[in-house]
Amino acid sequence: MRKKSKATSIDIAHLAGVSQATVSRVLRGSPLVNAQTRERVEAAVRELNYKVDRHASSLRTQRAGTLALLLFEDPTPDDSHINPFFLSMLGSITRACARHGHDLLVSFQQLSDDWHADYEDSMKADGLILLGYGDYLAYRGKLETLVEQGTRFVRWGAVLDDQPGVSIGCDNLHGGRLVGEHLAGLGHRRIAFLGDASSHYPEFYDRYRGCDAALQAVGGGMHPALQVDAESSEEAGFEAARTLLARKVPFDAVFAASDLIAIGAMRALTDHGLRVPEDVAVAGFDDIPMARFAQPALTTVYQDTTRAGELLVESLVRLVRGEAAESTTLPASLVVRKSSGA
Amino acid sequence: MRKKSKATSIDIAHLAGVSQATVSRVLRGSPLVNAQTRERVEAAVRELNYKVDRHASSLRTQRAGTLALLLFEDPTPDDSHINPFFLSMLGSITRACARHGHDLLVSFQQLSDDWHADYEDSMKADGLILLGYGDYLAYRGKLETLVEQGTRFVRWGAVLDDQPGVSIGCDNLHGGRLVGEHLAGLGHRRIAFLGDASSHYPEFYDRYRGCDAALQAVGGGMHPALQVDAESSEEAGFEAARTLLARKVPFDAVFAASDLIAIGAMRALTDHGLRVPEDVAVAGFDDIPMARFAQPALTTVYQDTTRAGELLVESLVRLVRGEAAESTTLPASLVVRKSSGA
DNA sequence: CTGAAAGCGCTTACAG
DNA sequence: CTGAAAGCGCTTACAG
Repeated sequence: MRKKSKATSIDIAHLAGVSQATVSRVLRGSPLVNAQTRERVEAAVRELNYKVDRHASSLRTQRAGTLALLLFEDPTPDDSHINPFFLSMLGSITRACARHGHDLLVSFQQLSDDWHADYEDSMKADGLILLGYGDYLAYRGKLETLVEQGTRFVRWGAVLDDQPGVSIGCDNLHGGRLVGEHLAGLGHRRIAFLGDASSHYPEFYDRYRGCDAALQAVGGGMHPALQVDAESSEEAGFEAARTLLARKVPFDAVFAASDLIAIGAMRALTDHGLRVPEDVAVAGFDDIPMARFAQPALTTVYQDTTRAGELLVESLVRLVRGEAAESTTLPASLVVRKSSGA
Repeated sequence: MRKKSKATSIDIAHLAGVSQATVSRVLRGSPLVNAQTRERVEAAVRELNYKVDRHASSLRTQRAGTLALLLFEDPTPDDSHINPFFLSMLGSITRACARHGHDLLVSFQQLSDDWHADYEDSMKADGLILLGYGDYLAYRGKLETLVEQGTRFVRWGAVLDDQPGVSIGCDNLHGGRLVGEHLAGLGHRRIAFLGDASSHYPEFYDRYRGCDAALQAVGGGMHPALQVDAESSEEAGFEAARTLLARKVPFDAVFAASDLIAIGAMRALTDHGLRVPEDVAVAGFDDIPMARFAQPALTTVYQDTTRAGELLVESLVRLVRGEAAESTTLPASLVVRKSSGA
């Protein structure tokens, strides 16, 4: 099927009996145009179902009207499984983009990819939204390159003092503290932590330190023998819990750095004959949709993804306009469910 | 921060000592270029970190190199909740696009929106991928408009005989039959169906009819008094199950048209004092990630989203190139878990 | 194999 | 308030 060739602004000009320049003025909303002229042009636009050609417009204005969302994961996960937390971020970012009148390009990247290059340099997007956990130290250098090149970007992640660029993140320290206080309040003192707890993973590390602070307040603290590294996946959580059990160091609660880790860990604990929460209390982080349906329902920390998406887009749009934008930390709140035994 | 102006093909031409046309030839992979010339140009490209301007290129070639994914939902759901099944489709479509060298624009639309207009007409995308359930009869007209206008599109959904355009869908009839056979094999004869069962929702209707066929094979059939409409959401499933219970018509199993409906329904059944699967067997459809974690784990039908995404993209790319593409039905397979009591 | 030139469809300073 | 014209950065037929 051959489609009939699209109408151009010249066709509209002919039909409305004005110059092509005037058509363009009307479509750009210029205030210079006479009201009656405007109406004639608008009628012609409707009649021919005309739409401004995006490429011609962008080539001329040097604005793409598009933002790119780069979701990176490292190492490569199973093809179909994206962290559900990021999927809900994706949802809110998509909606926020629509509200701000921008289109959204979505791409999955490996942390190892040359992702700074493609989108802005080829003018496909006016700015980049970076989403994904990974070794922070490994990609900090990339962020610096982006800043050097003048690329406009915002990222979801920990807000650190010497951060290159703009970050929007959750108050992981406070979130961790809420979990620590909650578990400590239930009498737990030996809290295991499943997830990396180093400056390579600042989000997880803050959650760890927040929990530690809560325990210190009651005369305790986190115990290194009760910490096991894990990336954010169910499999990693399952393995981490098994590693923990194999150490035979007693613990009465598990704080998983993410819900996915928590869900995997609960499976390992149950397999091992432990009851949650009777024998071990468990808490996660993120409040992904699955958390409510976990068995038992998972106590976790909620992050406002709708607000986060809105802030990411808003900040990026501001940067694109040449305005300043600041890193922001969003509040975290505790969601108590059965897994912690409260 | 002001970024230094981007290199253009003219800068590369100067640096490599060739004409701008030759630079373009090299970047388009033209076979006409001398090997040494090619190398000099490529060196210059690397040195200046040059990227072809997408808008200039697309304006000239009339090709966007971009596909648009329109995810529509009707009526408007809660801001953050997209059907997890579509999210996993989104994941596989994104990866498939990358494999095919296309960018992907993502947008959420209301079924009522004028979604056919925007993307292709403004040249933002070469073709459309349509994803979403909704009243089929209500948007069939839109599909016809798309065909008339020569818009290239593929959609995820039931493959019907007189379908406008290309569809990729799951074998819902067979999927429903698998569920019916499974439940019938467990001795159930009074199977309630939660979800619309009319030509407005062909996917759901096929699942219903497949189940009916399985029951007919053992001398039974679906009972209209045991069917309750529900859109695909947990809330709708909860309400539908309550409506069903209120009818006081006996049933021994529930086949929910989607996992989300099944999860909501199980909550209503449990609230009502019924045990799943001891008192009522439950099965869903989709095998969303949550299904494994539902309480009890949900028996359901798996659809291969990775393959579906690949096929959608592949078919659309074919249409964009002016080649033919055919509608395809993908196999469905039963995933037995605890909720059916097998 | 390479270069000069036209043109894709807009936007916007310039002139009136 | 409106029009004529230049130019955004490419691609590709045409000529050599």
